[in-house]
Amino acid sequence: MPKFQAPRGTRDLLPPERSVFLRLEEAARDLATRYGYQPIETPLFEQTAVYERGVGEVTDVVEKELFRVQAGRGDEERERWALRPEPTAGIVRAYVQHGMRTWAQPVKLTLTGPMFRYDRPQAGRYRQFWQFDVEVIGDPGPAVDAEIIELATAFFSAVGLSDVQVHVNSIGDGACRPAYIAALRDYFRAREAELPELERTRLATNPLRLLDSKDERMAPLIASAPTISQHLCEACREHFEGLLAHLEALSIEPRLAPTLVRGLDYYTRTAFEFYRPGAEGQQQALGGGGRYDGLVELLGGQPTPGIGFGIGLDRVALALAEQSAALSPEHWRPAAVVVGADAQDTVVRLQVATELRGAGLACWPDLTTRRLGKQLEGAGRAGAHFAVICGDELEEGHVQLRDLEAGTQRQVAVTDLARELLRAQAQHRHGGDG
RNA sequence: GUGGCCUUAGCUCAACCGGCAGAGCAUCGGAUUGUGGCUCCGAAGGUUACGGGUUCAAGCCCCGUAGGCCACCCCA
Repeated sequence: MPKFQAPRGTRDLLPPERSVFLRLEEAARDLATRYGYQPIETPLFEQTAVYERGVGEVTDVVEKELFRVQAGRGDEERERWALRPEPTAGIVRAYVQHGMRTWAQPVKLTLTGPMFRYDRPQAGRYRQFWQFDVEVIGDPGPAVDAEIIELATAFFSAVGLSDVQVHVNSIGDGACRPAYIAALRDYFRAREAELPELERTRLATNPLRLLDSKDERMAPLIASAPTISQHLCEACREHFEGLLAHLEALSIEPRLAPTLVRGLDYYTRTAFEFYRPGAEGQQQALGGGGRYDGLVELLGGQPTPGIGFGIGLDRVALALAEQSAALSPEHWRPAAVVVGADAQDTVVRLQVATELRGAGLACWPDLTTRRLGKQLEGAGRAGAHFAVICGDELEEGHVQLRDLEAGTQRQVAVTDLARELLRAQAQHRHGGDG
């Protein structure tokens, strides 16, 4: 075992896997741009209070998973920060700080980057993980709720996960949720004797969580528990029906999930999560999001509605690997590798390769001083289409152009080399793509 | 934060009852001093995760720590 390892719950993204991530990020950027979302980046850490206030002080994310950092010279200067456990609170903080309410509304933003939670690591669960995030601030919906869900499904199919299903629910708002929670509490209190120990303590702290329980003994109790849909106020009910109508118009068939609740306090009304059929465990959500109509105000802004989602790129990559890589990372292949007959003469190789790159070609020189056979072996292994062999004929202005795939070779004037390679590259593309 | 299983070369794994730490793949070199893929030969690669204990002797037994996986919890 090496002396130093990546910290617990983190990992290195090595070349093949890193390119999968880059392609996911590229797909995310393309989609978000086409849908009219502007890229934003916020600091990787915020004042702890931003999360305590925004995410909620009694949520697990803040209570036990916050990655706290402290820095500063003296005790007085020392500040309390936390690495971002999710992107929304920071983005909303930026919205308020920079007066984005004076921008054209709604403000549509996207961010892709690492998030941090100090949780016990497990497969698909890391202390540093990547999210593709999208937020719309200033539109009360419900049409935009449907649009954003459609955007997420478009992302999943764009990267090769065609069977992802969205689970939706409405969790009400300040007008109706309190009454529902009270009804739920009453229901479970009346059956407290039947509750497992853990669930009994939950009943006191957060009754909504009982609906999430995977304890088998809870299943029948949950099945006959009052549902939020029966308790939605008129405004929330209309909003939810509006969402469903818009989804139907987009041919998206959501799975209604009356027990879906979210772990962060800021959510109101629309809540949704994405799963693949057969992988619907709690730790297997590919993404999730919802509406947060009270958050901007909580963070010191004017009352402003908002909605967004986050997609876990680590889990998407995992899912892709499981279905044997629709996104198998295409290796970067050079058009040519420049090799030399004189093992010691790295000067000409570097010169020739630099000229070819100047002409726009993807190529590199073999700069080792190993013999020609080894250099060619390396070129072949790198997947190069051609090897440019620099030898004695260079004195007459020629090199050998070897087609590594065909095993053929011919002499070419150095002055024609770039043109020849570019033409071959273009032909190869057309032939290869068909 | 709680519990279970696990950790030997870069990777996948051997090593009898406690008795010289090994193989395949990968890497590098040679056969081939100007021609890749195949083949053959060779080299390098280890504080057996780390620290302690028991023993004549520990990869193996005991204790602790770190890390991994799984379940709980929770989210992405």
